[in-house]
Amino acid sequence: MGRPSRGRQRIEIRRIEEGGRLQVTFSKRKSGLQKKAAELSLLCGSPVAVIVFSPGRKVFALGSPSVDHVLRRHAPPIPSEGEEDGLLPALQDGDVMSSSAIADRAEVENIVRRTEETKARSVAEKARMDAVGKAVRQAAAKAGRRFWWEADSGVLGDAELPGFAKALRRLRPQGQPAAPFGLAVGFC
Amino acid sequence: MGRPSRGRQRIEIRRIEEGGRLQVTFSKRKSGLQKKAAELSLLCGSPVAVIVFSPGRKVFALGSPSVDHVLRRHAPPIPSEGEEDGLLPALQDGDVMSSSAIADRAEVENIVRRTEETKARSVAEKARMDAVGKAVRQAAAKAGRRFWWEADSGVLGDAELPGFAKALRRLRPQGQPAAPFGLAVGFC
DNA sequence: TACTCTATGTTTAGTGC
DNA sequence: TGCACTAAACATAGAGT
Repeated sequence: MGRPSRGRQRIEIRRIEEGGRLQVTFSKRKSGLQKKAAELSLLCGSPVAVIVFSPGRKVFALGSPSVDHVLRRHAPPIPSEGEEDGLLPALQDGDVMSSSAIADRAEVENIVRRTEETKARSVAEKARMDAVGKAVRQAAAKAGRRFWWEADSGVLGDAELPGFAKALRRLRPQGQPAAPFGLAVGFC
Repeated sequence: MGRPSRGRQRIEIRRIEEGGRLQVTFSKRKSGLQKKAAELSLLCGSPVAVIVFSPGRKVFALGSPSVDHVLRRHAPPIPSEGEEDGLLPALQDGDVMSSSAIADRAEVENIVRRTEETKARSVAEKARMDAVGKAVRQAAAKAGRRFWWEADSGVLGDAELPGFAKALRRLRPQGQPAAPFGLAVGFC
């Protein structure tokens, strides 16, 4: 018998075809990505938002509230929801995209500052959760529930689903298996 | 003379105060985060979007066009989309994050206990999630359907496309089609 | 602000439960 | 999907350019 494990193997960064391996890899790396994002946010006080769609059609997102606040303030209305389609010029090759979406610097700084203040108020809260890790996960699991920020949409019910998640669900062709759209929201 | 380097040192995951170190760390970790996101997307074919605000007030965002595609192509018009700003409770203490830090037993149990309490915040958090989703759509919208390095150079200038570009180039064996990422926004 | 160079801390591929 | 385990791949703190 060989060693108990060959250890980590090098893999090429390209689409994984094997369903099983894909799922496992996604799961692991999603966690890793979220952890990295969380660390960056905490270390640098940087608002961060990450959204990932899993192969299983779930939506995972994590981010600071300030991200949506800031972007919401500085990005134009979403022209993709139908009524305002005209506002989004169908970019052709060669077109230069407008950066008007981004407001002037003063406005941005204003918002960012406000964000910092808000964050400051939650230092205690953050510290509390900061020490969390696998240990907590296990404990929580043992307690029979997931973290609040990982609540599944299926559990919460449609009424509590964020709009875009509901939209996603709606758009799913009726024939599709009822793979429940999950939702995970977390961290600063 | 000691060794040429002490090698990587362990650091606590908490706000870095020293400006210099903060900047360097942000830069390094942002690159790392982007690389991870790119890898995840490529490996699993998962639409991914990441938005980060640097200490220097810049906004860095990257994402797969699929986010845009999925949300825009499949999501039917979302009725209330865009006007529920005022309805979103300004959660300030929901600012929570997790990390892999090791928690001491007492801390863990405390957290688990509080899971019950925080669960109630799910709804509000989901709302926030919605905002984030919107943010991403907006960001994606700006990216349009082009690959960022094609689309943004005119807006951002080459100087803005360093880390991620290189990361992607490294990831992509020559000959492969452009990586499916579609957004890089920066300003200031 | 970015890049280089270690030495070392961290992540994760492969596998099984 | 999640957790556990091992060993090797990978990311990065610190310091200098």
